[in-house]
Amino acid sequence: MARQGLTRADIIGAAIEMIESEGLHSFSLRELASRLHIKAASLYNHIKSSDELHTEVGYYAISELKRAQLDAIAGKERAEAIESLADAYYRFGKERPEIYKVILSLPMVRNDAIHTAGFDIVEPIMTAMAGYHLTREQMMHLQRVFRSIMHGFISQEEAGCFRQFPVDVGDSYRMAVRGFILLLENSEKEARA
Amino acid sequence: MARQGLTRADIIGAAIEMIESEGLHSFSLRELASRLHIKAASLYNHIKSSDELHTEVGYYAISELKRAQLDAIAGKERAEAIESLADAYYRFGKERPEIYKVILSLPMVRNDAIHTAGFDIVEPIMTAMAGYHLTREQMMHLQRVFRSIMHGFISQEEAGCFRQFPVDVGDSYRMAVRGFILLLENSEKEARA
DNA sequence: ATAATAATCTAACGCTGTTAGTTTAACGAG
DNA sequence: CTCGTTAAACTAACAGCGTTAGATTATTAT
Repeated sequence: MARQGLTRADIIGAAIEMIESEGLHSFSLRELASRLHIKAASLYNHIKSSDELHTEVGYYAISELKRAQLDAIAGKERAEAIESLADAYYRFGKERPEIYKVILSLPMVRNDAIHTAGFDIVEPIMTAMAGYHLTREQMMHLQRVFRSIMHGFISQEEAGCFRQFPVDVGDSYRMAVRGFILLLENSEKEARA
Repeated sequence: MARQGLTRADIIGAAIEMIESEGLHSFSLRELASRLHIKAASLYNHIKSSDELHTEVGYYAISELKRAQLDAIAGKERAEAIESLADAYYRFGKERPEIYKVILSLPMVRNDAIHTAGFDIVEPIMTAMAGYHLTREQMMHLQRVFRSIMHGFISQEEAGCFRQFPVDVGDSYRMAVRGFILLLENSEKEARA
């Protein structure tokens, strides 16, 4: 009936758009289908399940985050690189909260391809730390610390957990980044010893 | 029919038990009702909605976390207090992941009482930092940084985001806490200046 | 003993993801 | 230019979800 020849890419694209504008929580296959002027069951000609679509949106989200991070650290070193990387991460989380949530909800879905895509997030961090004289092992730990700080900050701010005190959230954020840089410098001293 | 006179507390207690053993994601009112040998509709004599029950479980979770934190810092000061507090937080997140998730999913539900309960989480952190010579404003920021690190670390480990490298997660955790203590010491110097 | 309260029930609504089976439009081959 | 294949779309249905309205019934208070 008035066949429009939708492709898998069309559907993933529409899902991304819909999640970004209406929110991840209110996303549903039926609503997606309705926007494409299709019945929900017809989606199954292009995707295997809701989970698979979710994963596909996740790939997109991770690639977007990686691109923003690589742009941020281009031509920068040490503290400047770290600050710029953190800012890019922070801005991504704040400006595209629904897409960011997709990344977070991703690893729940056990999937090796996702696991591999995780390296896309790690790589820019390792590059940004390259200017510090650290052992490979230190970098693996510090990469985790960086991600913890960034993710913890973004998700708690988004959840409204930072409204308890009247002090500026931006100031808190800069203090958190300063803490990580202090740790980097301190680790560098230890590596030299 | 064989009325058993269930109370609101019975239902909240059963929900906690069920979430803790079966997981938050697979929790449903119908399954809860079934375990209480009741029909789902009957739950509405004791609770107003699924959200309200969820909030009630959240109160329990926050009070449990607060208790663990206060126990942890009793009679301790400065770095020792912070490390002990962090350990308690970390252990809570690892040992009771489903209950911990309830706390995280809580602020989404706009509720002033929850907002107030949030202070229960902040208070032990402020107490633990009391031994450092910091301004009140510094403490408000640092409290946010602490929560970011802890929450970020716990939720990423739980989500499986830390499996990318073969280095010990416990070592990464200790490095993260060390970073926070470095920041505390550094902030103390600034406050004196 | 009677009246009020509240715990429980049944039945239903609209929402969700998903499957099976059917129609039909488009495309490629003879 | 028709015929056969492919696949995009359909309808109908199922089981699950939270939730509501209204009837029933056991306990409690008077």
